[in-house]
Amino acid sequence: MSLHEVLPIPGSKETIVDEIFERFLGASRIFRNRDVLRHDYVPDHLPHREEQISRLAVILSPVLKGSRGSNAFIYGKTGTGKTAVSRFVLKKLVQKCDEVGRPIHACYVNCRIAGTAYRVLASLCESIGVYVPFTGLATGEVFHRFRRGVLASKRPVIVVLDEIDALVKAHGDDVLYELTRINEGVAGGGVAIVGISNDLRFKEYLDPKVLSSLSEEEVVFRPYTANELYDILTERASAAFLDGVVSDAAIRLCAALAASEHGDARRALDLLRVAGEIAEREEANRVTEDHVRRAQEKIEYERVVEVLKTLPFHAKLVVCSVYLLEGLEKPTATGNVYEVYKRVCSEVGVDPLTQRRISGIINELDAVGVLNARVISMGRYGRTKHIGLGIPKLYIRRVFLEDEVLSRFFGEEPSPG
DNA sequence: CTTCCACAGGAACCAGCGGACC
DNA sequence: GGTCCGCTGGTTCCTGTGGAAG
Repeated sequence: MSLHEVLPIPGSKETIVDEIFERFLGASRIFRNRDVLRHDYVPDHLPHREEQISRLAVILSPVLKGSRGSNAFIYGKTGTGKTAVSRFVLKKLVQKCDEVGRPIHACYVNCRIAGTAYRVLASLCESIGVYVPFTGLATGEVFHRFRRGVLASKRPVIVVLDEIDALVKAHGDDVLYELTRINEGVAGGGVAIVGISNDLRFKEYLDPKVLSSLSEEEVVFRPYTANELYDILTERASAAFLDGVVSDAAIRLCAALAASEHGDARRALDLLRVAGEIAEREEANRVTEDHVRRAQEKIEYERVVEVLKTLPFHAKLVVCSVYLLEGLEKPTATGNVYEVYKRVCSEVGVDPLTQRRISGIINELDAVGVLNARVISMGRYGRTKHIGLGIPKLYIRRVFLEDEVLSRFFGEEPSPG
């Protein structure tokens, strides 16, 4: 079957599509290389992180002589350069080790993306060249294979566990405990663990035994200041954009906006990239402060839409319930939300979940920022949560109006305010 | 000071699923 | 083909609790 049979495109539309593709393929008036602004890009120079880079390098350098590096713990909020610095040091270390003829295994795993202990271990196995099926085995068996692989390879192994707090909060610290014990009875080589956490209070979740062996060394990443962000952005912008395209004021604004959100470099880079994309789409010649402001709105809106759309069905019903309750100006306690939720369920013809589950869903929605939930005590009148929407009502309306089942709850205009 | 509400949130468990192993 | 595994997304049962009212 030819492409035309699948996609019969009328003449006029075809030329429009062609134009879009041509424009896409043609030389950009804005970007030189937009990949430089993606957050998985690891630049050759990381401004204002020299101290952390050398700390981490010192900690891991014993592997150059074939012995085990220290375990380390890296703390810092999102977008403070933890991941970039670790990957940077890891990359350099692997290069150096190859150079001196003492190859190592370096494994970088993002625990939040991996999701479960099993998948973290599976990707560790993969990075030392041990095959494991993606499901079906006992976790203990996967661990066993990893251990055997480490012992057999005789190379030192460096394991970087990014967003380690996500793993521990969801599945406990068993995996970490097992990993720290892998070195027992191993002469030379062995496993060095670098844990990266966004959560500064993460330690509280750990068993003291794990904690003491894991935090042999600690590196703390302070948030970037607006000026530091400015330096970072300027450096990246010169590689990402064509000369003279981005105004200094636009970069300053990106830095300032991101700095007001705990100095998040990732956020700053996103702002700059999206601002550039907006400018490009409008065929503007320069990226201005106005583009940056609109980029901020766009990023926020898209984040919300993405989260709302991918919510499980009952979580959507809960969001609807809170939305409806806010319209009634009733106190949004868990009990009230549950009452409304049950009515919403009968309206759409599904069985409601238990209140216990809804309580859990409310917490999950709080964690992703769709709702704000705060435990309060009303004394004699019990202990409950105050629940509010964490995102603008307009956004919710817009997204759910497109939903076949839920649109019925968003028929009329919401009351102003 | 005691009582007591309206939940919070932990623990144990279950069903259904896709999949590995022998 | 039977038995094991982990994950997801639930349920049931339970104990814990901040602070206004009495």
